Amino acid sequence: MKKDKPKYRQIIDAAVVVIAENGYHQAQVSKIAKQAGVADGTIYLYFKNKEDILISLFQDKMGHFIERIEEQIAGKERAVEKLLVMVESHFTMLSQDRHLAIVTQLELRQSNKELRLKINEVLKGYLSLVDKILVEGKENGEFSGNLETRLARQMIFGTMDEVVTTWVMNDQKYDLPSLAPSVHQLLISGCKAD
Amino acid sequence: MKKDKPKYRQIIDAAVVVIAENGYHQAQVSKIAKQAGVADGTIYLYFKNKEDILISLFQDKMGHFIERIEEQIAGKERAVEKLLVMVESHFTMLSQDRHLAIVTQLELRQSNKELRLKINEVLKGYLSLVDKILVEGKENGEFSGNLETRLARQMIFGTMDEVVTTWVMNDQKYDLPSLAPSVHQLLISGCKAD
Amino acid sequence: MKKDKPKYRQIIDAAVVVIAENGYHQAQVSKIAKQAGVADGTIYLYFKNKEDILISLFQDKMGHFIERIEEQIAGKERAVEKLLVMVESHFTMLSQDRHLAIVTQLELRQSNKELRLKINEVLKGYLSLVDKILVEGKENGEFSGNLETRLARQMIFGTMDEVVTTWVMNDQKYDLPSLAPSVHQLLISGCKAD
Amino acid sequence: MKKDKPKYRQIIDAAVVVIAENGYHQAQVSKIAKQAGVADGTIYLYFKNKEDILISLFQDKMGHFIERIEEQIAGKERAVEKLLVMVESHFTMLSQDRHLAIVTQLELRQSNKELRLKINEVLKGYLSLVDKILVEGKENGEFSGNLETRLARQMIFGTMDEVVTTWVMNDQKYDLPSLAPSVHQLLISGCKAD
DNA sequence: GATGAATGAGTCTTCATTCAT
DNA sequence: TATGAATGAAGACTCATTCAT
Repeated sequence: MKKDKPKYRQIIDAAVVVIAENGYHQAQVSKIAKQAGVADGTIYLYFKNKEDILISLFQDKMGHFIERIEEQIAGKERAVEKLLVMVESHFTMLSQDRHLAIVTQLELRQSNKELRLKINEVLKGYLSLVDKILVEGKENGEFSGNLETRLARQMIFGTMDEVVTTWVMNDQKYDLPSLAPSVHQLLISGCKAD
Repeated sequence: MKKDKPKYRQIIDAAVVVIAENGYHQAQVSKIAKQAGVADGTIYLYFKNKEDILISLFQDKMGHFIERIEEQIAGKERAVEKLLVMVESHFTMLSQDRHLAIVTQLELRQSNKELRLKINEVLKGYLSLVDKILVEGKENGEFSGNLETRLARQMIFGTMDEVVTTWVMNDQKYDLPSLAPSVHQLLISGCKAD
Repeated sequence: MKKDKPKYRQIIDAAVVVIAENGYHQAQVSKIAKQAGVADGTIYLYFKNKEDILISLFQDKMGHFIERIEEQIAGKERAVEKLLVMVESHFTMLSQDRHLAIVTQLELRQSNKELRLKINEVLKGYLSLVDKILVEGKENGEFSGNLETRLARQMIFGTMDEVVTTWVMNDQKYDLPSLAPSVHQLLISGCKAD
Repeated sequence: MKKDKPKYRQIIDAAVVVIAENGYHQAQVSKIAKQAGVADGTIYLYFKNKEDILISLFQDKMGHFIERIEEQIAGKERAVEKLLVMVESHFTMLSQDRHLAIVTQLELRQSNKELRLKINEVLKGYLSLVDKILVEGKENGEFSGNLETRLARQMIFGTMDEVVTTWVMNDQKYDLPSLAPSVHQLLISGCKAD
């Protein structure tokens, strides 16, 4: 399996650094190769093309991201608590990897429609996690029975995304995780109300 | 004033169509010129360069957008009502101009950081409008006194943006304006609660 | 006759200024029109095309140049004296019109081969003047009978040209006419010797 | 070292041919690449940009030119002899490379001021060589002690340049090297006198 | 005669990808 | 496996000239 070989990860990690430091449009394959310490041609032994690097990067990082959140949530019983843990983890993980935050919030969005559709595929895993929490909350009475899951999920995801993007655009100069409780409060109010 | 000449608008409108139909990266100046019915060189009598077309496009359309929302809001007294009108207008206007929706939600986000910074400048006008409603709502007791304006604004903007983007990505195949009441409900619940 | 109308000269004089101040490749027709105080299209009522402006400029200025030298020479009897007057006039006239000096020594040489051939046509008048002096000098024994007129003329013209060009390239910061006697001395030594 | 690779010379030599045959303004990079038998992009592996090709061309050819003249001169003892060798070599080398003669005498002079300034830098090497011969000649009594080195150098260089340019403009249809003795005679007469 | 808005041809450079070694 | 030299397609912008008014 190619994904287990050390150069595979070397290249992915190099891509995150290069994109974060140079921007999406200045992240040439040759720069990524140099940062990874391999020849340009070597990239193509591990990835089909440049787009494949970016998708793999997103899958890899976001997969890990979701796994971690699922682990954290596992121990909690109530939907409200789970949502808090999710917001906290989301904010904490991104604030701990400044390069990744820049890449996911700003740079990767400059990619073309096709790539963004594939990124959305990856995000679906995250979105179903949110959906699962919402359904659970509705079932056990924490959230309003009338709550429209899809819209609520869009509110939750849209709000977190906007908060993180604003933070990145402000050069990450304030503490993101400490915003989690307030954001959580806003979100569950929306979900609880009729 | 160049902006008042008919060709100025012709070119802007042509740019919206070309970008929506071909995507940001396939929107060559020559295509825009052809769509506008003018020669390539004529573009440069009205715009400094390609980027200037895109910024002008955003300023023009978004300026109009904000003006319309301000007009609609003017007649309302309560913050809650104003928010409803805003969400309704936002959704209605974008669903009435499918090309513009594609351009603002998907294509223009592929622009480089510099252009996006200028786009953000334009958006600040919209964000202050939201802020004004929130402050008003807090003052007259409609919203919780503890509500953090900045976070609430990010929730409102992030939620609307996510809802519209999802709708565009689903090829605008359901009715967007009819989602306004539910979205509004979600948002004000968040704002009302303590 | 177009050449006698005031706008004809206005445009020529404007061209000298614009080329001297902006360089040959930055001397657009629209800039010349603006400097001349006429519309772009008006240029084409007086000149066939841009090249025609430049040729006319050279003919006009250089024609005047040669006429003046011929007048000055007329009063002199000896070839050696005539040569001195020529070098002095040449240097003096160019040092009195700094713009023209820049245009003839530096900028107009950037023109394409075709234009330069036409410029050479104009210069032939000057060269025959030199030839006439040389033949005269040989006939009356001032210069060596073996002197090859063509080469001597190339030495005279090449030397004067190089001296003026060096002066222009050094931003005209020393006094050019005062070099005339030494240059003259060098040239007649070459002509006198066997 | 890039300059030692065969493609570097291939491209330079191709540039000389293309410029000589098509003229400076019709010497597109793609034409040079085709003549060199490489892809357009390959040019940019060896040169920073188009201007860099032209500067390198001049440095390379003129560097070689000066070296050859220095070698030839080395064996001579008297300044007068050295000057003869210089004129002979200058004329001979250019008459042996008709393309190069066209490029240096006509085409490269159409370049913009910036490029010509860099060309002048290269020429300084040649000019100091002339100066060295002149100083030597003055010291050992071959030339007049009053000779102004700068003016004499301008005469020598200006005369040779004018003679060669006239020859090129006349389509190189007479024998240039055979003019060397006469030109040399003219020049040393100027230097010896007074 | 005079205007100036409109035209449209023409070119340097980048960079993802390949393939001989 | 790994290399890296070579490839070649693709697009924004300028400016001399025209022509309807």
